[in-house]
Amino acid sequence: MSQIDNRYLEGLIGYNARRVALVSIGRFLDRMSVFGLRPVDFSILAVVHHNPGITSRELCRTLDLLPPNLVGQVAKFEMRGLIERAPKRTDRRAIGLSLSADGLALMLQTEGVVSELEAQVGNKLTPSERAKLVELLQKVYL
Amino acid sequence: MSQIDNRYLEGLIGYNARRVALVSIGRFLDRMSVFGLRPVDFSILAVVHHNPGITSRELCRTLDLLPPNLVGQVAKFEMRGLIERAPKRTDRRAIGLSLSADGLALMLQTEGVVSELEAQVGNKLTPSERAKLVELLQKVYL
DNA sequence: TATTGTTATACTCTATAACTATA
DNA sequence: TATAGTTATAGAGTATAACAATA
Repeated sequence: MSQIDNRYLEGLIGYNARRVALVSIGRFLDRMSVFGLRPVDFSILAVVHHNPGITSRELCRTLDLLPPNLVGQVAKFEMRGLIERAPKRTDRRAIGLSLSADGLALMLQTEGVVSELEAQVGNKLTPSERAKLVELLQKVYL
Repeated sequence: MSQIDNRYLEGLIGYNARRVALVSIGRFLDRMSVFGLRPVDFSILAVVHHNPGITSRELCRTLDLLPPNLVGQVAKFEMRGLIERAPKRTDRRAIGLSLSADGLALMLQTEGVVSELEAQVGNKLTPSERAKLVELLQKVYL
């Protein structure tokens, strides 16, 4: 067994956050591929779920996505019959997004699955440690 | 000002870890571009720095990289005169990697810069909170 | 038979410039 | 002049298959 000294990187917040994100994404991909949802897909649908009528621009600001990269995602969801687009009456440039009945059913199911995944990812932490981890991470970027 | 409800995603470890990683990577790119080092570049050189003679395979296992994706990086570093490759006497398939004098000088300088960056990223945390965050993140993936 | 390093390649993710319609 | 949505495109990151040399 090779014994490599990685203490330098392991002392950095960014390095550790990235490693945790990659572990979490890996498990997500394994478990959620049956639903045809990748992490960013799920994030978008979850925000639409809890904010019906949200615009693409607001979505981009919330999830830190670039507008050009959202266009294809939204088109894909509309083609799959998961979301609906309705022009805003107050601003004719904007289009409100909301879940279709199929989209809502999918999110109610997959949000439950993601909660199970979340418990697995954090299974080496106590409930209070999990809460503390989330709190400290948010302090960094919010 | 748009008020978007993002409480669902903000309760997930993976989501928060990814957001912190992206903030950290963003600051890294701004500050480290003058050195021509991206985050993965820096990770590779840091591990070589602290483990002279390490092989590509060991590097891949340590940083969770795929061997085909490391080949180009190592070639690039060798061309820039930052690392040296020396065939292992004990195993003629393997090649040991180590920093050149220029590579060592660069790492001594940039590891200091990254430490400053680290302090900036964690500037909303107390020292003990910072240590706790790193500890909890490692519990998840180590 | 397994491992190291490698080539070629494909796919996804992310980033930038520029356009249109509307505010 | 600024903003919402869009198109096209380029670059970086990540993935698999397959090969030669060595263990």
